[in-house]
Amino acid sequence: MPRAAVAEAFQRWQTANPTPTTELEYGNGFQLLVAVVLSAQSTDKGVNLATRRLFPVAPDAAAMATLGEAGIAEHIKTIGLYRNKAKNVAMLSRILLERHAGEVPADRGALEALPGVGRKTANVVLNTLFRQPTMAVDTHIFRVANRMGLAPGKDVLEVEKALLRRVPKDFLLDAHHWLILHGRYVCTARKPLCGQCIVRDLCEYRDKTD
DNA sequence: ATCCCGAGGG
DNA sequence: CCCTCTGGAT
Repeated sequence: MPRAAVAEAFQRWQTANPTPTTELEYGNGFQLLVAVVLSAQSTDKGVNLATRRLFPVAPDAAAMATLGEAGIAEHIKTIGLYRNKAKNVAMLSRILLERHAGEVPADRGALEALPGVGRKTANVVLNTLFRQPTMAVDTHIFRVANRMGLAPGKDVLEVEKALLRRVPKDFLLDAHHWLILHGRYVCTARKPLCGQCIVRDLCEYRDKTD
């Protein structure tokens, strides 16, 4: 896809949705971090159902550490991978208390040192919470970037670099959320809704059927 | 490369 | 039934 088409696509997404953000529900930075950790291979909708039970009981790192792995697991059993996630959230809460006064660090290295936090989760937290121009490449963005020809790559790190290279600076801060929402509601995995896509004429895929 | 792992959609 | 969902650790 030509550079001008990339810019045009983001221009349209911005016009349609000037201030995009996450659909995860959270009341503070700690809750956003936990919600993103829980969102691995799960829908935001499902995560929100679980955190509506979990966060009233454990709104911060101290309360979460006190609740502990077993208590956390009880509240999030409806999400996939819940045993690993309960273990990670319990440990991560303890580490935040010990090393960061219970606060979420605005630092990639410190974030990725937390259990259950890899490059993608760190990128989401840095962007959503601290407004840094990172590009977290998840299943949606990997698919959209490759399918449209927006920023092709064989793995998520390649797509991340390609996006950082190709997305105009003015759109970089919000690009992550536009791409997520586009992938979730329009450029879906199974049957993309090309009929209601506002960037269809710029897309290398259009309504092919794979 | 494999495991983790529930809910919703087709 | 199979596929997908804002992945990470081993």
